[in-house]
Amino acid sequence: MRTARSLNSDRPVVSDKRAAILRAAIRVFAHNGYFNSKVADIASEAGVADGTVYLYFKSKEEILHSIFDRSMEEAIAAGRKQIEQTDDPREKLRRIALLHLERLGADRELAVVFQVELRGSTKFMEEFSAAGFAEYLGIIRATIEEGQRAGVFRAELKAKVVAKILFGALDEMATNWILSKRRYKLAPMADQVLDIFLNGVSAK
Amino acid sequence: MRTARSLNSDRPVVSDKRAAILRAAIRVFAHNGYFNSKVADIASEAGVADGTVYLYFKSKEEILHSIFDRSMEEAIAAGRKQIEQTDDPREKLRRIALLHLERLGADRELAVVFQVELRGSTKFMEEFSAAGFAEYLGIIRATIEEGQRAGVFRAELKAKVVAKILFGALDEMATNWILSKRRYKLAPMADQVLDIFLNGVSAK
DNA sequence: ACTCACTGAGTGACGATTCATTCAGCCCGG
DNA sequence: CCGGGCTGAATGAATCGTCACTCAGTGAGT
Repeated sequence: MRTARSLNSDRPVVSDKRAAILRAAIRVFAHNGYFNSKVADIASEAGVADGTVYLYFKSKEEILHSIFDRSMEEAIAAGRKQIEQTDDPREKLRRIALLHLERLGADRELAVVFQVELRGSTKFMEEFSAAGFAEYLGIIRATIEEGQRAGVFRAELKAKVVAKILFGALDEMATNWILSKRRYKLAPMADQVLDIFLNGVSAK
Repeated sequence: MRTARSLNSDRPVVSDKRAAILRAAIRVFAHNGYFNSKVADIASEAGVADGTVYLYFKSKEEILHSIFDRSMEEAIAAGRKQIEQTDDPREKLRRIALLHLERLGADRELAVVFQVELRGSTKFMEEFSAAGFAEYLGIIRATIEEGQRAGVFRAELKAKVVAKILFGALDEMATNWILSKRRYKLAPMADQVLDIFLNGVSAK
């Protein structure tokens, strides 16, 4: 039972176990739901003892937080990068939407945690939404305002509402995809959503 | 402590307590989240003893089910009625959207349970979505297909996707409204959503 | 006296968290 | 090289609080 790192003296693999516990938690939460998941299940899925979980996380709740924080951070960073690639607001939105669905579509278990488990409590929703979600929505909103200033999008629309509509539509695609028995690709839905959305908000 | 019905001999008020328990549960679930709510809290909020809850409901879970079933049933019935009032597909969608947000906007606590608590577990989502949600989505979808046949909506769009977009947009309006600190009217958002949506899907 | 709706203290289970103990690797004196 | 003491990561059995649910009563109405 060596932890697979001894050849390489330095890099004590600070988060070998930590990462394993997070992955295990995503899997367990996705299958049983946060409240029905036992810490013992996570530990056994990660191949560690119950107590070990507490060497890396203060509590079960902190595990959920960590999953959210890390993923949201990555998603936002990736989103911002995409946005810098182009100046066309329509293209920016297209890339955001595609990225949004690609990321969720690439990891079904993580997607379940995001779409379902993270919504399961007002408390979580408030804490989380304050942080990450708001920022994400803000990015979309800013892009829309940019488009309005450029005359590409109808100026009389409220950017915040428009942003929520796009987000809501994408979110619903993701949630439906998770709950669906049928297996299809999620990312391609982005184009269908964008088609209608851009048609609805474009000027002229 | 008379239960406020004695003048009126018949109508033994079969569900005087039952209704009280349901209302109390909605309030308690909305404030603490389903999993953090104690049956004892619901009982005390309803002004009955713990045991009384079990005279009306088999389990805590059944209470949540009842809330969903009853509300969804009412919503679907109201929706169908609205749809019969007119033949214009656009107008039908407008009425559905308005009704959707009006209902949620009229009872914040119920809205919290619907938008947040009911989503909090894959298990619930699957059970519930199978039943009510799917039917609701189906109504929207059928209306869209009707509009496509009538040449009002772009025929090349997939009705199911279009329905999800509309539902997702409305759903996001509701969720945002719940989480928002600011107090505004929810129902009027329906028009803004419909404006963009219809613009995006209309033929020509 | 007899129902029967209602009561609420008690019970059993469960599961998050703790902590005494183990043990693998490492360092150092010999 | 060797032995033994040290460290701290890892373990998992035990603890301890928390409810969902039960059931022996209680008492109002008839």
